[in-house]
Amino acid sequence: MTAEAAPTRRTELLAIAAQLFADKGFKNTTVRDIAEAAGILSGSLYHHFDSKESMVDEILSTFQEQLFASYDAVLASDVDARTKIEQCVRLSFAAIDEHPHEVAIFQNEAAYLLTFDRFGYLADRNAQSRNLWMTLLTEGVSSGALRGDLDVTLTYRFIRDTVWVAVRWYRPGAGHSHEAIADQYLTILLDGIATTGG
Amino acid sequence: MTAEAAPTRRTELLAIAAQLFADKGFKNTTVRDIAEAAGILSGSLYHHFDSKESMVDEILSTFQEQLFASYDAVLASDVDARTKIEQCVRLSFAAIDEHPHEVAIFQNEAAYLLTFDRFGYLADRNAQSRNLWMTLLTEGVSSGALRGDLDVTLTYRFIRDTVWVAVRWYRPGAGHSHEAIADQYLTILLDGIATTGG
DNA sequence: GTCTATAAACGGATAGAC
DNA sequence: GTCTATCCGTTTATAGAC
Repeated sequence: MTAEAAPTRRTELLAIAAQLFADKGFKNTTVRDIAEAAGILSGSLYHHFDSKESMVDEILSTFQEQLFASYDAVLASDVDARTKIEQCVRLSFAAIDEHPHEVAIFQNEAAYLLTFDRFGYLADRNAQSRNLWMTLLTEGVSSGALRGDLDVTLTYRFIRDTVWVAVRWYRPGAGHSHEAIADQYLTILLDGIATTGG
Repeated sequence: MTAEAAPTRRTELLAIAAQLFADKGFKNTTVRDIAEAAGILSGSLYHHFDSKESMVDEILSTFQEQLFASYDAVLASDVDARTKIEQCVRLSFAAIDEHPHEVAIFQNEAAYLLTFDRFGYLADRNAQSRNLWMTLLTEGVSSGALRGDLDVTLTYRFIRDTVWVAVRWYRPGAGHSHEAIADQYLTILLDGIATTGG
């Protein structure tokens, strides 16, 4: 019904490339693979894109823009730190559900892509994400919602890793919903797996 | 003092390759990269190894053999499930400390390598690891050490992912020791990050 | 927007000299 | 154990026809 109802050829090709990059890796995917999956020849791809690199660039930058816009919305809302933490975790699992290929590419290829100047913005996004979580966790400790003896930096890494690494096994539509998985993860993260009575 | 005091050329070359595979990825590392880092030419590598594939094969299979031997020792010991879980977590962080390159290669390349027949043993090791954790977690729930409402499968993935993904940021000798990190992770995993009083 | 044809570079691997 | 020299398949990318 909106402008997205008719995806452009460019968008279609990017979706095809994203799936291949996610499944086989950026370096393991050839432009011929992408072209074949799209039903055209490799030379034709260059009518749409400068290079294979610019394809993954557009995939990642578009996704990151959307993702961080939704984080910003949570940050700007008027709820306490613990609620914001919960919302950011749920939002991340929703992103894995909606954009599994983009998340996988970022998880698997960011370290390699960062060695190129043009992907410097990925480092900026990492810093932005770090700031977000460190702020929320520090607030949570100050307000007494989180334990005072937490190592905030380590906890940040713990949350970041556990959330995003789920893209390795989560498959939309199979098993638990992303909401159910977020519930379970939040329960473990906030309350632990041990019985309190010992 | 033992046989390991004088590393063979073969072992040296594997260590150099492991670092490159871990840092840049298997596919992104050329045999010329490995040779250059070793101070020789690429052709000379083939005096020691059949192929680039057989290099990563030897790196991974050697490491996995050691790792699973130490898991077996924990399993065979006469302590309760919770203690075994703690020991397996500590043991894993120790492995990251001692063999960061090998762990990184397994984490980053296993999915790709598994598409080749010769790396089928990696799937066997994955199954072995899964069995180990599922057994310990089920025992923990039965004995009342772990919460009865746990989703054991999800908890297994949660533990596996959080432990091994640390290889992405942990650097031996910098910041916390691997023992300190294991302590923190176990505290979060077992007791959560929230204050119990609310 | 796609195809044909091909350039140009890269990368794994080999044979034989030293 | 390493080097020289090189083969050959693969891959990214380009130019111009349709």
